[in-house]
Amino acid sequence: MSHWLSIAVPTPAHSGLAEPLTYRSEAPLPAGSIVRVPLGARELLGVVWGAATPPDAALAPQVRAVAGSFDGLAPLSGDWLELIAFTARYYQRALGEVALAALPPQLRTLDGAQLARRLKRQPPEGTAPTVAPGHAALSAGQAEALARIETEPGPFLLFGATGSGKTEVYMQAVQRLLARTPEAQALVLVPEINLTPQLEARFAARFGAAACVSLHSGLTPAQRLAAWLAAHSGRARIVLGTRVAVLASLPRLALIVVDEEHDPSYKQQEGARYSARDLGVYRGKLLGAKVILGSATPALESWHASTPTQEGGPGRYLRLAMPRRIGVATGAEALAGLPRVRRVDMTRQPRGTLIAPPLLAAIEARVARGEQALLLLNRRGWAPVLHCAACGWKSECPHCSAYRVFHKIDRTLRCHHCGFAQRVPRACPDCGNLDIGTIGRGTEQLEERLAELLAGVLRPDGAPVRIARIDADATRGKGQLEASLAQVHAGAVDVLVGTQMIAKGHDFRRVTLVAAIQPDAALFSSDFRAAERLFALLMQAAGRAGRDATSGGDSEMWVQTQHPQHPLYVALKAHDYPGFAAQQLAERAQAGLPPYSHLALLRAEGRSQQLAQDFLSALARAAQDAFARDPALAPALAQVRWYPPVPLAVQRVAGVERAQMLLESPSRGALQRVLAACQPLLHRLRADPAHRGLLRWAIDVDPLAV
DNA sequence: AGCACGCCGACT
DNA sequence: GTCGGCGTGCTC
Repeated sequence: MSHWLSIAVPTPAHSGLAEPLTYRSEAPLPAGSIVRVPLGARELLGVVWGAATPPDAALAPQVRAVAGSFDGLAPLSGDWLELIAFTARYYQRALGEVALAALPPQLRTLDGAQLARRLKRQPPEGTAPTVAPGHAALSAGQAEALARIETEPGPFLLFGATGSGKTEVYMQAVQRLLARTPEAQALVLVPEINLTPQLEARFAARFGAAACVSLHSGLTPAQRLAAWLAAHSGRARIVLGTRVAVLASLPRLALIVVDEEHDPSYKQQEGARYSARDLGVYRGKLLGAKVILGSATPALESWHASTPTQEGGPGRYLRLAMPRRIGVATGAEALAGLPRVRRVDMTRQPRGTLIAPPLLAAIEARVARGEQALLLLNRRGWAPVLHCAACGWKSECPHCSAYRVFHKIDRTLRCHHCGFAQRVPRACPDCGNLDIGTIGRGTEQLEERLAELLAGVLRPDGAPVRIARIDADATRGKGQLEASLAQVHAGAVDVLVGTQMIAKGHDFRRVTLVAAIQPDAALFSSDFRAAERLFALLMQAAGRAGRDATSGGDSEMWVQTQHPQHPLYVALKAHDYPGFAAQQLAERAQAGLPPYSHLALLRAEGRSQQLAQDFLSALARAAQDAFARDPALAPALAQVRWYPPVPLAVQRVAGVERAQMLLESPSRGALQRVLAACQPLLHRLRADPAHRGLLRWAIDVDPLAV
């Protein structure tokens, strides 16, 4: 007898097939089974969502049979299916797309027999996690935080400065969980792949390597499959991973930790644009699992959600403030042991100064004492623009509305948006003028200039100063980042120049000076989150300085700025996140921005800017027409504000024009209803010949930038 | 998104 | 006369 099954398959985003499809199966496969199904000329992986109603006469001839199933693989749990369904619904993507994105890619390439072999290779169940004895005693703040995590439901916002020992709190929370429920699982999310090895080492040392797995996109396909299977079988008790791991199958999940919860990399920026932090919170609620969000500079959303209400009740999150181990919570002493923040007023320096003399002198002094300095400049390459003084030519990218960056190392002009690269011209391509020059500076130039400026400076061992650069260009090759970091740790490097990638997570014990060379751009950015990001970056960078207790006392964070009195820098100097957050939240409230409103972006890409904008305008009109007359939608529509379509900041990339339209609402639910109702309109409009030339559209719910 | 089918230019 | 360019249309 045939069974009708409703199966989620990765149907394309623009096909209009967002719901599970109906298939026939001889075997009664339970919901959550992973199967192989035909779709058109292809065979794809799918997930059984449940029994389907028998197909009607119109559909019946189309229904095909399931091509195969993975016996030996336990079905995915109902909780997992619900998490995936929520993710697809909330982020406006096809169910199958989200489901398949959460499964290890290698599963797609295996047949039943191959998988059976992999499963046999897995170590047997029953390796109970061990706990290594003799770890450090807890500070009062840590003990208090852990006690509240034990007794209160959460979710928790663990607000702890660098050095307050957040990681130890995570580990002991896991430890207490496993002591209570040995078969339970904990998920620990970190923002970046390169942060997983050091964390995994700490967890493995405490709980045994057999109990821990890492899950992220840096693994080989085989490793990723093995890690996923370990999580899915329940054998892995502690899963450390990047944002994809939030969707992993974890049948006995009881604790979710999101470390550095403010980090923008938790938001996926393509495909299903989900926030792993927000899904972590949702998943915790769904399962009744504890959720701990940790940060020294929480996202303003999280800070706001953890602010006690006016009536004195707790917020949605319970805030657990954890002061630093050393030092006192009040007055000048609170700053003891924190790096001193020094603002250099660049308006008092000659125009074009790259490194102000007092900062240079400070770097020299540190190097001479055998200490290390970290210089941050958020721009790759030698100079962001090449320019002809005679005719005004600039190094525009022919395919993008952006300048190509001058890379001196390989003498190329390179577009950072589409990758288009050419040799640097000797003369101006427009007028032939030989006198072409650069505008602005990047890390390559900083590295080179620094070498000139520090020439003659010696280390305590008499050797000349050594400078290294870490950015996306210098770490392109596999293992290059690790190699460079190892050099810094070994003390082979005195001054490290780099983009923000060096500010995240890495513990450089001998770094006692951190400097932001040119951070001002974010103060006046049109991106409403730019200031928040800059503050977090600088606080994090400051945390890089002086983690070593012996030198912590006199470590420094330098900021070169044209606006030394800007409130952001004033708050930074006082290491005052709450003050900064209060001021930013006041601005957000005034402007009606998150967390005081909810946003979604409708993006369109087309052959021309006009076409992309027309498509969005047509959608807005169609929505007003259709929803206003629909009694089920009219109330939601009334709560959503539609902004006109505008070009993206970089409006053309690789020859494609991009436009977006912002939707804003005080009600998340109203916004959700309107977005869901837009889906059929989007499909209909796209099919309309008037919009021929529209390449694709996408919805970004809770976008990072607008 | 793939992968088909389908209708026009340069090759064994 | 075919091989193949990518326009457009469909996938339970």
